[in-house]
Amino acid sequence: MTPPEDTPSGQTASGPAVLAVSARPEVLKKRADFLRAARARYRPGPGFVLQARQRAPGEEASGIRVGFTCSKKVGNAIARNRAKRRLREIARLVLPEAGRDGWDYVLIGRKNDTATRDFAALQDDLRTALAQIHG
RNA sequence: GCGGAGGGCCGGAUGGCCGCGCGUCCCGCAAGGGAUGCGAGGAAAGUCCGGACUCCCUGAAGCAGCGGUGCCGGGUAACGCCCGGGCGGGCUUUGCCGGGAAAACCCGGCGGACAACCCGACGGAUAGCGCCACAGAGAACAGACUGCCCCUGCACGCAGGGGUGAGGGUGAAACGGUGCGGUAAGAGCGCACCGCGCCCCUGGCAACAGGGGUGGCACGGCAAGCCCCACCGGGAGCAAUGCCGAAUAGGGAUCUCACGGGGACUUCCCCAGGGCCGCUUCAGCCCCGAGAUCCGGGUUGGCAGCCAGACCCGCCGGGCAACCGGCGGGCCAGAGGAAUGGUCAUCGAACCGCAGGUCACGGCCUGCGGGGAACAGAAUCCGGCUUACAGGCCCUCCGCGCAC
RNA sequence: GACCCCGUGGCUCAACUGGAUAGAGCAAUCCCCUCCUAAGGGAUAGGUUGCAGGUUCAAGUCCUGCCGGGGUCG
Repeated sequence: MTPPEDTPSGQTASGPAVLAVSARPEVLKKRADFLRAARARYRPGPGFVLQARQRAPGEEASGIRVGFTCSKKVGNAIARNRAKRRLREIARLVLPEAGRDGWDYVLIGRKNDTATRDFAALQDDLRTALAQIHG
């Protein structure tokens, strides 16, 4: 049923560059990475806030890295988890196609909008926000 | 059927597509890939109790101290939890007295009965200490402001002496309560009922209950004030702790206390002294080392702890019950910047609107449309408690009515 | 996650061993003084003592449960 051209396993290694980009984005875990991203580029959107930076030379050069932040302002643990999961999902769907190699991204949840905004709109938000933050 | 009360269970469903974590199996040298199974809660929450499990402290006994618990019996690994019982209170009903009202009835005091059910930090106030403001004469070995009664005196309304503690007033509380008798006035002064203390008998494992006798009231409240009695408890906590790897070091400086006597071959023994639990006693261990302070080095990371257990389900047996025992079956989250999801479709409870029907007017029934699920997310694990929670289902008990 | 502490007007603090009107300073409002302002003087208002129960005759104080805020530990 799925079109044969985008088989995810990249049968017989059609190109090494494709493999590097389509690999799953690494998750940011260190506090220092979050702080560096916050000091770089910043773009608020209707469902979330996007922060991004291009990694400096000396750090790991290839791969997309992404982190998620939902503070207590978002709500209780249920609301925070739900917001984080939706952010993770749009990152998984959008970043391999629209993200840039060698960049770090941080998605920050909003109080009610992240959990309730239409899912397709949320994906479009990320695409336009990425386009603007790169330029 | 109507009314009242208590308890238990569940707490959105199905499917498609795309994902995440862990286990097992297969393929692969490896990176990785494939298949398959499982994957949040009744509270996962608050962190309020109790344990398991680790590390720390020389052990035991006693004492002291600190903290906790508190009717009795049982359950349990344990508990401040649970079950059963007792007692007290509530709810309900009723008698007497006083007050209000035309009456039904209402309020206050004293007493009796009381189904289910609800509430109770429910040991001790004659072990001791302390406190009880204001008001009031008097607030805890009683005492006497106004009164009441008797006697004496006289300038006839007061003074003095005595009796009394019933009435008034104050207060949260006034040294048994209510009623009758009694008296100069009164009073447990006498009597009945109730309360209280002491003694005896009966029932009960016990808390306690019932009965009889006796006293004539001597015993106010507060222990969620100190305290007494009984019982329990060492301290810290999985960010505990252990291992691996990396790095650094097997440190340095200063100060203090000890290095005693005898035998012997320096190793050993004896004596004395010192040290090790808050104290004492006993035992043990240590004394060519010990202790204190400061400086220097490290704290990114991996693994274990970390999921088979006071576990879950069914049947049988014991017990009023909590619960216990036996047999059979099952495997039921293990993340770690933290997985357990995202999205779509169908169905859908509460609730809202409209129309119709019915009516003892509060509602109920039917149809159509809208609507789209409460509180809430494991973090070492169990047993409880507490708190939050839309709605639904089931069971039990009591009273009344109807039928049999 | 585990453990610990705190909570009184807008702010900073009091209130003894439970005892009756919860007090003081700053800030606020009004008035006086001054040509005006500041300073000074006078007056006024402002409090469910974080919330809810309980013990007691009586609770800011004692006890229990919630709520909110802060801190420590690798």
